[in-house]
Amino acid sequence: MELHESAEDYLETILMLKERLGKVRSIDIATDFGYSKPSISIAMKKLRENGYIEMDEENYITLTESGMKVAKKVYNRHQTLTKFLESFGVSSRTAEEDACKIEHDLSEESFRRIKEYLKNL
Amino acid sequence: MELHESAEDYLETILMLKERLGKVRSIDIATDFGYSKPSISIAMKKLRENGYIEMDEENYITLTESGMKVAKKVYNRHQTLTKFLESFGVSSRTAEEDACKIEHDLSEESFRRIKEYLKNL
DNA sequence: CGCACGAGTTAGGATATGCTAATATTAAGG
DNA sequence: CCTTAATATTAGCATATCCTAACTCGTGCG
Repeated sequence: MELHESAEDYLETILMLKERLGKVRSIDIATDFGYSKPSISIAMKKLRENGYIEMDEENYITLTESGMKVAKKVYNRHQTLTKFLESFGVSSRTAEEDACKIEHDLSEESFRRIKEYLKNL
Repeated sequence: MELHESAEDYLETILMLKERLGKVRSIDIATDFGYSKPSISIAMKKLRENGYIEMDEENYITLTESGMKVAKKVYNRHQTLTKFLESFGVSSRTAEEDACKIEHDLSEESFRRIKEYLKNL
C-alpha cells in the first residue's frame, strides 16, 4: 500500500498530538486540522485497516511500528524544512506552513542536501 | 475563478512548449506530461472557458494575457527553485523535478527570501 | 428513569485529477 | 475516391479528499 499525503499528515499529527496531549482520539485530530469528524473517522479507518494505527475500546489511537516510522520521518522533514526556511529569514509562521506543504514533495536527494547545509551552518 | 495546480502546470508548459516548438497543440502537452489526450482536451476546455487560452481553427493554442501572466509567474518560480536546489548540490534532474512539485506550494514570502539569497550568491 | 451531549460512524455528495473506449474530423496517400 | 493516421472530443469511470445530515452509543445528570 502506498501512503498518500493526507495519510502522512495524519500520522505526523497523531505523533505531535500524543506528545502534546498524552492521548489522542479522532476528535483531537479533527480539531487540530479543522476538519469534520466523518473525514477523520474515515481516514482513521483506512490507517487502521492498513496497519498504521490501532484504536482501543475507548477509541484512543496508538501508532503501530510502521505508523510510527512514517510519522517520525514526516515530522523530521517538517522540522528540518521549517528550520531551513527560517535560515533564509522566512518568518516562523510561514516557514511552518510552507514546510507542511512541501514536506511530502521533496525528494530524498534534496532533503539530504538540505540537512547537510543545515549541519554546516 | 481560482486556478488549481494542474491548470498552472498546463499554462506553464504551454509557454515552455511554445518557446521550444513554436506552436502548441493539445497533443504536444499530452506528450510532454505523458497524459492521455482526453485529459488534456478537458483541461484545455476549462482553460479556454476561463479565458486563459485561446484555440484557433487548427487547434493551435495561444495564451491570453491572463494566461500568460500565470504561465510566466509559474515558469519564473520553477526556474528560481531549480537554481536554488542546485545551489545545494542537488542534481539538475532532481532539482527540476522537485521544483515542479513545490512551485505551487511555496508562499510569496519564502519565494522572495529565496530570490534574495540567489541574488547574493 | 430519561434525556442531552460528546464521540464515532454511515450514507451520500462535491470537486480535482487522472484514465479508457468510442466517436468525430480532417489531412495525406495509395 | 477511399482508407488510414493524427488529433480532438464525448461519455463514462476511478480515486483522493473533503463535506453535511443523520444515526449509534455511552456517560452523566436532573
